[in-house]
Amino acid sequence: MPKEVVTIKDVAKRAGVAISTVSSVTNGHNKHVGQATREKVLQAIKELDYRPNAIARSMVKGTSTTVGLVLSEVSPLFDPVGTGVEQVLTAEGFQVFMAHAQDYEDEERAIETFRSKQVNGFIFMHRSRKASYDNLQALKEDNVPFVVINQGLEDSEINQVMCDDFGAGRMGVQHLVSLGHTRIATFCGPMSDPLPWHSALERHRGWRQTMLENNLPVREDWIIRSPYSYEGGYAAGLEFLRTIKDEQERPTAIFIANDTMAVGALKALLEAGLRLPQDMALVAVGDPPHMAFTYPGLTALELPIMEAGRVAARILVNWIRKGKPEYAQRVLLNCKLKVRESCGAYLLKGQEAEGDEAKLRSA
Amino acid sequence: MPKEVVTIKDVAKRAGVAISTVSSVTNGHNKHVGQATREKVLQAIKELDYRPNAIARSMVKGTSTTVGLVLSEVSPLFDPVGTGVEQVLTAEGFQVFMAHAQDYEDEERAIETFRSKQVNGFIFMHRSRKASYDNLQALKEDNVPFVVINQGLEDSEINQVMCDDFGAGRMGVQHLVSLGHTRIATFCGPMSDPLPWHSALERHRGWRQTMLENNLPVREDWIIRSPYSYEGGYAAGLEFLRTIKDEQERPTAIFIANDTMAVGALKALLEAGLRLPQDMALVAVGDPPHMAFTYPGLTALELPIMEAGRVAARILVNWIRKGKPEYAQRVLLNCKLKVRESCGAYLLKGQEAEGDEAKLRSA
DNA sequence: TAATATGAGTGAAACGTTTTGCCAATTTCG
DNA sequence: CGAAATTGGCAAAACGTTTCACTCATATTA
Repeated sequence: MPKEVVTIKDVAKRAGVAISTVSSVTNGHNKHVGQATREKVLQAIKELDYRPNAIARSMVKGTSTTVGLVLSEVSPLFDPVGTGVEQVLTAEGFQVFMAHAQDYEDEERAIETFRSKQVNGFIFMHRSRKASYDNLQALKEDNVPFVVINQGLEDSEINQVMCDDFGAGRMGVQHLVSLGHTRIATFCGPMSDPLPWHSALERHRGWRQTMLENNLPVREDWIIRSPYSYEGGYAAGLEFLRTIKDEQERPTAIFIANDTMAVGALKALLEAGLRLPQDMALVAVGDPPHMAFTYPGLTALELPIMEAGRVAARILVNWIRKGKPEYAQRVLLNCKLKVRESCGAYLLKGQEAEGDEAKLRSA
Repeated sequence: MPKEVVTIKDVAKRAGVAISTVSSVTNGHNKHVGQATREKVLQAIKELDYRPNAIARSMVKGTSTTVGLVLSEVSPLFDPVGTGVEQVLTAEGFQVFMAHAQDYEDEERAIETFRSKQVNGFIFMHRSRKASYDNLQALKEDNVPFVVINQGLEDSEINQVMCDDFGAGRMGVQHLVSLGHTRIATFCGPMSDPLPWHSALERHRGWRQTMLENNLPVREDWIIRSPYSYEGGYAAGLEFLRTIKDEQERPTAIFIANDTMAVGALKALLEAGLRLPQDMALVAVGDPPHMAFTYPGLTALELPIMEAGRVAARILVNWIRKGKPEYAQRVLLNCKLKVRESCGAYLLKGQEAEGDEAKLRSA
């Protein structure tokens, strides 16, 4: 029942030519084949529904035009990243193997498997910082091309693409300061436990440094640590509310390091009866579509995450094609401030004014 | 500089045995190799850091232990689906090629490429209904194993895994009815333009049939069509507000066919000053994490989307291993009602009572 | 016209495995 | 003790391509 698999040999026989001639045709080597035979071959290919076996080709060519994309756990970010990566890779003629690796061993297995499948390179995207460093080291030693997204490794020999997390922290605070806020709390992500996340560290550093530069108070009890998640944000919100309950001089704004956290935090604040932006301003770092449609819409530092995927793919392709770059790159992609309602910032822009403006700015 | 690639031949030489002996060892064919030689070989493998070439193996074995996962455009659903698919497939020893196909031609290209790479099968997940039917037909003719997720094709020879969209519609309405609602509007997804989406059709059918069964009015002007997106939901919300502005007997509830739509719609309603659930109840069909953390939390029919990926993968693996199943399967996964705040349903469950309860139930 | 260049097409080696059939040496057993 | 069975190991074929060196015509050039 299974349809016979047709090989180049069948085509050759059908067209009455040599195998090598068929190969020339399928590979577009026009040099050595005349118009007439070419057509005979094409005809035979069509009639037999011949599909060259890429595996066999890979074997003799010693390359697979294949790349491994290794991600850690599920995250809303991965789809845009994966899409960006794949767009470029497909356009360049590569196929992509995908693997979600839960931990170090998982990842090692995935790398082994893909390498035995002769991938030409890897792209990694993890959430925490050091998880895979040994694996990368091994790859480096074997001269396997790879690029790391959003991990902030301190290794100048590794090609990396990152979003400017520090800048996001800085711009977030700066925006709040420009609106007159001086007491700015922050909800930051997992900075140490079990592993420090680069993005959490950097965004927090941005917050802290910008606070200091503006001579604003960095109060440790206004720093709430929490996982990057809806639940985490919600919990952080509750903790925050407890913390400031008895304060005279409450914070007037919160810088939140992650989008899902921000959504969770928003819920906690709203449930407590706070109004935004009048009672509390929120600014968050995160991914676009999500945050525009909360109520109120969240002012955010948007990360060009899909672009990060594209850039990583381009770097990888270059390495594969032209050999190891003399200097490894560390690409930093800037984020963009999207002003929405959660900070009242639009008030300054001359859009619909509301009564609470003055209150907010004098806060 | 590039490290020499070590082959089975090198290992054989190093260990002082034949190639076939090495092969026996790496494949665990204990039959034909003694303890001493086995160890010599293992030793050599370790020393040389030998990694069998899976491409070469594929060639002789005529199989690739590889599966193609073909998705359409980016969607928040794809990450859970992809994760589910990959979990099972990896556990079963397959690797997964991933491709996002924007349109029919894209998809055809992806299929061609993957087939030439000798994948053992395919899993498809698309948003609209008929996009890829011809491609699937071709696969069928060539006896290539494949499974389709969430597309609702009317072809009893195709293995399909779906979430029970009709049931979601039905349960959504039923829930509202049980709370006393009688005037129930609906925001439905793309049911015709440019292509009808199965899920939109089915969820809507669930709504309509359950309305009729309960002798409730099916008013065409209370049916708002909109794309599955935040923007779509927001726009639908605005249109809805315009529509009911002058009505005496307004709807008291809306069944929304999609999660992102629901979030957008929620924003529109809240901006218009409506309170939920007092002024309007909302129930939506969608993915878990998202909807619990809106404010108010959205009561939702949750789709087991990751599980759908797992089930699809299992069916595919079975087909690949044991040959074409005599009867194609059409697996329908049930959804689950998650009661949150947007319908006031918790009031009935004896949780925190609020003053608006009576009002709502008599509506 | 002879020498040479060009064009069309071929045969065979090579890629790195797995598998099969075979052989030799050893063990088992009647 | 001799035949049969078992064990350990090997050589070579096969998988489906690409590539390279080669041949044989025919066309071009001097």
